[in-house]
Amino acid sequence: MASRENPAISLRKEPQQTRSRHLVDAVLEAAVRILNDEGSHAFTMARVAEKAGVSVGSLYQYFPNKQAVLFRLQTEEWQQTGTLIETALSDRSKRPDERLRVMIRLFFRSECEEAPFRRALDEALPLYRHTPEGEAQHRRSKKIMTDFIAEALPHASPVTRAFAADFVKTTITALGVRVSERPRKDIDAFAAATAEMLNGWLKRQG
Amino acid sequence: MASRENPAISLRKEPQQTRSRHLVDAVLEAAVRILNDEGSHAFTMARVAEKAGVSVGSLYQYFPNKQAVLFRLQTEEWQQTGTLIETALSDRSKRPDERLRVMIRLFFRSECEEAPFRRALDEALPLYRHTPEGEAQHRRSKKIMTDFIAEALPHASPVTRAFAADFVKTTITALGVRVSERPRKDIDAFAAATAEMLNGWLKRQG
Amino acid sequence: MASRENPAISLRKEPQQTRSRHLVDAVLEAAVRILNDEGSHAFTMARVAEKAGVSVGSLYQYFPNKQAVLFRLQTEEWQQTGTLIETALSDRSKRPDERLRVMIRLFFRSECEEAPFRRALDEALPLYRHTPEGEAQHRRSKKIMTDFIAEALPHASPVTRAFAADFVKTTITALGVRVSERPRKDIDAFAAATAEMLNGWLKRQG
Amino acid sequence: MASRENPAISLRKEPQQTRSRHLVDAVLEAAVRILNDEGSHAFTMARVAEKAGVSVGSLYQYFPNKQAVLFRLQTEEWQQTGTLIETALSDRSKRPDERLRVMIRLFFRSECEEAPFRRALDEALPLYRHTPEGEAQHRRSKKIMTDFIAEALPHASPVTRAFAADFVKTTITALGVRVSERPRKDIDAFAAATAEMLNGWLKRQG
DNA sequence: TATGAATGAGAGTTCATTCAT
DNA sequence: CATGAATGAACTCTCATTCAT
Repeated sequence: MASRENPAISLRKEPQQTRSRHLVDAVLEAAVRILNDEGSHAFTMARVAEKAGVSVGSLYQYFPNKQAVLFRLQTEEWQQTGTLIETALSDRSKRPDERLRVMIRLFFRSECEEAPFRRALDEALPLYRHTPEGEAQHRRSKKIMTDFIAEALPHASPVTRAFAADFVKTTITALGVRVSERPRKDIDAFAAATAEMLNGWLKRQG
Repeated sequence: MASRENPAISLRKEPQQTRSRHLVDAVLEAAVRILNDEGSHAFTMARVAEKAGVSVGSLYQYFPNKQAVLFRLQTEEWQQTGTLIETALSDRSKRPDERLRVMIRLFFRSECEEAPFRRALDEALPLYRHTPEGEAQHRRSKKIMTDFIAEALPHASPVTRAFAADFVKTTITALGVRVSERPRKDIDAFAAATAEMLNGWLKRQG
Repeated sequence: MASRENPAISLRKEPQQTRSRHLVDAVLEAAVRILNDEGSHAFTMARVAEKAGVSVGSLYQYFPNKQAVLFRLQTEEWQQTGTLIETALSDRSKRPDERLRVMIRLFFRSECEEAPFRRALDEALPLYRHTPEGEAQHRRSKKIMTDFIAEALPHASPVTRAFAADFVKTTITALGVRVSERPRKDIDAFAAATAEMLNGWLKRQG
Repeated sequence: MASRENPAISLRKEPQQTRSRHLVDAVLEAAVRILNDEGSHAFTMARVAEKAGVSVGSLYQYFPNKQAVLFRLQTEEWQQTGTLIETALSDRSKRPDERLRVMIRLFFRSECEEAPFRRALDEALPLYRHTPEGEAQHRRSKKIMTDFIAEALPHASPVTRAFAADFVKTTITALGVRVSERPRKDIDAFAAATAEMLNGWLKRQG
């Protein structure tokens, strides 16, 4: 739906046919593998095409430029992570502090898996920060957190809640990136500590 | 002194003479200004040389390659920030929680000033993460934090202390980066919240 | 009929069926519109096919290559202009100088309308200057002019006549191109001046 | 002097040193030879660099882009031709009609020598038609012709003179291009005819 | 030692043309 | 016959690095 508004970054054509979808998938998979295995400096269109087993021309048939490939990777990751967070935080069968704990653990683990290409993605991020898709994702995650805070701090003022939502999200995101660059074994301990720390802080805001 | 172990990144020659030091300073200053004013994509050796008022040849006389310039920038910044943190955290005239509060505020502000070239530096970071200078800096900041935690958590076990030091440092660092990418006006509020959050968490570890 | 001699440029198959003719027409029309509206750099086979509402494959079924499309455009234009000139110059109800005047005015106006794709056509012109169709057109226009000169200079020697025909044609053609690149409002004045100049010169040759 | 106003087309650096001038000369000479011998489609930066015996990088050190090379060629040619015309037309020791005759002969011959790369130059012309250098050249040639017409038509009104200058210049230029694409042997005859034709026309304007 | 001209590998991107479906 | 996805050679331009002067 955004192809009109942002042709410079969205897909060139929607791959509805099977073959096309395979190509796009192959490209994205190749892109991930290159980012993981060879680093962001090896992420060239020629290398992506080669690794995906397609020609450069085909690559450009579906992605208008290099940023678009990274953009697609980012978008897919945003959607996955967004869903993950939403599911964890809106599970009304648990108390808010427990939900936050679960969410943080899942999020940190998810971040770990994406760590290798995080950097490359971040380099390209300024380019699509202000795209419709980027804005949509931003609004979505903001709403999820705002709703959660409303439940966690039912008696707090709107200003307090707004700040808390912002702060909690920022803290989790920031630590997620950091934790993903560390040894895997530390992750769950860090997740637990982060949850404990944030839950403690939240309690004092309430 | 590290030139043997890592000739690819350390200075080609120690500039002991006045002229050489001037040159190195001019280069670093130019590098900072380019990163700040023109962005990392403008950070080319030719541009740095030009802005520093030296020839490309001279640039290469003191920096073996482009990464080395970024490396020097990083190192200098590490030292400044390290000193800042050390000063704030070891001020025995204040209670630990107050020291942490001050240190976080100073650190966040410092991070803000360096935000523009943070990204460029980070891109080059993997290249010198495991250099002697990098390790030295790492040990230094670790010790500062460990000493601080020893004072903040006098009764905790060594394992708890070690984890706390790691966690507190990671949290502050991670949030520092994030905060530096946000509007300036939020900074002190975030610093206060971060300090409050960490102090609360530390209290519960004690 | 020319497909043997110059298979690289003539039509791949004579489109005798209605459908085929429609396709060829659609392609040529699209080509003209692209050249006019988007400029010669937008004249790609993909764009032509798209604008013509046919597939690239179909395009290549009737035109062996890109030059062939331009060739057809040129040919069609030659025929139109040739007819125009012939009609104007062979109108025995008027004196030769009046015929020339009329012909030049019509020709300049016609050139103006084709100005936009003149350049693109000219780029491809060397490729088909020596094709049968090109030669045929050349002979045709030569004959028209020769006949006209025979009437305008009834007492001149064959050599004089031949040179005059060549010179008059060259002058008109050359000025036509130039005039078509100028503001429209100048055209008729230039046409009048050109006619006056050539009629004066012709009179002196007689 | 135009390097500030139009950095996209003028020389990147003024080649004051001997070596640099040699390089620029070698490039321009290579460019001419390619245009002459291999046609405009062979005019690629790589080919130019190769033929000039320099690297692509060096080429781009002196010419910011491909157009700039063509621009330089055009400029040099403009200057030569401009001087030629000026000299011929302002020679007060001859009558105007004789001067025009001489000038046209010289101009046609000169055009012949440049014919091969005329096309390539013309293709790039739109790109620098409105550059300072282009405008300057245009003003210069306009003035030369205006001055000449003032002498040739001393009693004519300013409007008549202005039109005459425009028309004469257009006719000569247009025919020059056309003539340069024809067999060499025709040139002088065409020059004589053109001069005769224009002198006749001018006499009638006076 | 200082200079900056020269290098050239390599990047992103386009587009005429083919051919499996 | 029609399609349009796939191809890949070719193009312009950049920039880290070297080396003759």
